[in-house]
Amino acid sequence: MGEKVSTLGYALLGLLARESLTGYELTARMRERIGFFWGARHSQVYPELAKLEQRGLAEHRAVEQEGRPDKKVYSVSEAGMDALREWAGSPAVERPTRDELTLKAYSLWAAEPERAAAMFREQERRHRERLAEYERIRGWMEGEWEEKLRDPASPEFASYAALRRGLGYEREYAEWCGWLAGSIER
Amino acid sequence: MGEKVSTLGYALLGLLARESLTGYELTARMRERIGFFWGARHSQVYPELAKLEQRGLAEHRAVEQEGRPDKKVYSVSEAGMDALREWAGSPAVERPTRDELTLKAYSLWAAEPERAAAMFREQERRHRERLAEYERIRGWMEGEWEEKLRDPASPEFASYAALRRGLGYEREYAEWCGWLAGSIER
DNA sequence: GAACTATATGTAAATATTTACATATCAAAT
DNA sequence: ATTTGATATGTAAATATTTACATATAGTTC
Repeated sequence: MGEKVSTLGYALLGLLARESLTGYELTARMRERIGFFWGARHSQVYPELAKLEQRGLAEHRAVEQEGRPDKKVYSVSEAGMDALREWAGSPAVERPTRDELTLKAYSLWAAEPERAAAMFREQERRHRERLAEYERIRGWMEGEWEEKLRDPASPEFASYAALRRGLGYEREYAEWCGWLAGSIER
Repeated sequence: MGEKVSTLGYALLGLLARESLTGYELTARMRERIGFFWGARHSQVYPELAKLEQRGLAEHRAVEQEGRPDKKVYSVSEAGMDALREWAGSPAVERPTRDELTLKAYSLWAAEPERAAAMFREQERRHRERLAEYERIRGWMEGEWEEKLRDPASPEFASYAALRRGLGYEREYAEWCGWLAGSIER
């Protein structure tokens, strides 16, 4: 019972605190909503949901469906909300950032320049693509949620805050890729 | 034999390709040199070195010491250099970025505002601290390596490129923390 | 008609990572 | 004198994560 909840557990609670979802939907939402700063496959989500329920932090009700498999809709319990509140306000454990591309950059001198340049250009393209998508979402949020974004205690502001992190991250990443590719090409 | 080398394996090869090191030193170098984009404990490093050696990508020679335990100095083999070269030039596998702090931001609305603001201020301080350290190293590199940095095929340029990524990452992260803390405090 | 995609939930096996256990010496600080 | 930190190398156990296996229905595309 005293077992610690994993970060993935809090990620799921955070999504469930906004809307009740099935494991299948959670897997998709995770990719869509918090994909750039957390991710998990369904094979990790289902067991984690079972654990949360065992600890009384989440609960589910079975929903029968026709033409489709039956589903289990999960929601956060009061104890789950308390745990989320506590976790959200306590300092984050420092874990090493793992970024394979920067690791490749560190061994750039060993690689063929043409291939390396092409690789960083391709990565730049991907990050600019995501950046553009995030900018689009930002525009939508700032228009649609104008009022709500003034309240830092609203879920909408929290979504906006997370998006701004993604925005800055992708912008910086794309610029670095571009600078590096350019340096190799020259 | 055909077993795939892990990303950690390439991280170690990348460090060993620059200088021969013991497992102990590798663990420390990883923290010092590539700490912001990869990390591992010694308990992961020693078995990984054994694997690299088994596959013929690295080799070691035993060095006897007085007053201190004997050590094993590892270096990259020719096959290891080939593997590193190939890996460094091939596209990085997309893995989800995992960032617990941004995850907390997404559930900010559930937390106590005062605690949350303090937490993000503290994180801002940490990132600014690292940023200052990286700026210091940048200054040193640009002074000391002026010539070498003009050659993108030099190990020095690769180190500089990785550092610039850390610089941008920390700057962006600190700014975001500051913006968020400010928004909550207001 | 067959392949593919979406919905829906699981388990099994393999890898990767962290935390804890284990041992040994020397130097420096308290 | 004793504790702490640095050097040095490992193993064991617990967690976390990815990849593969497993099943079932309906609609869409080729």
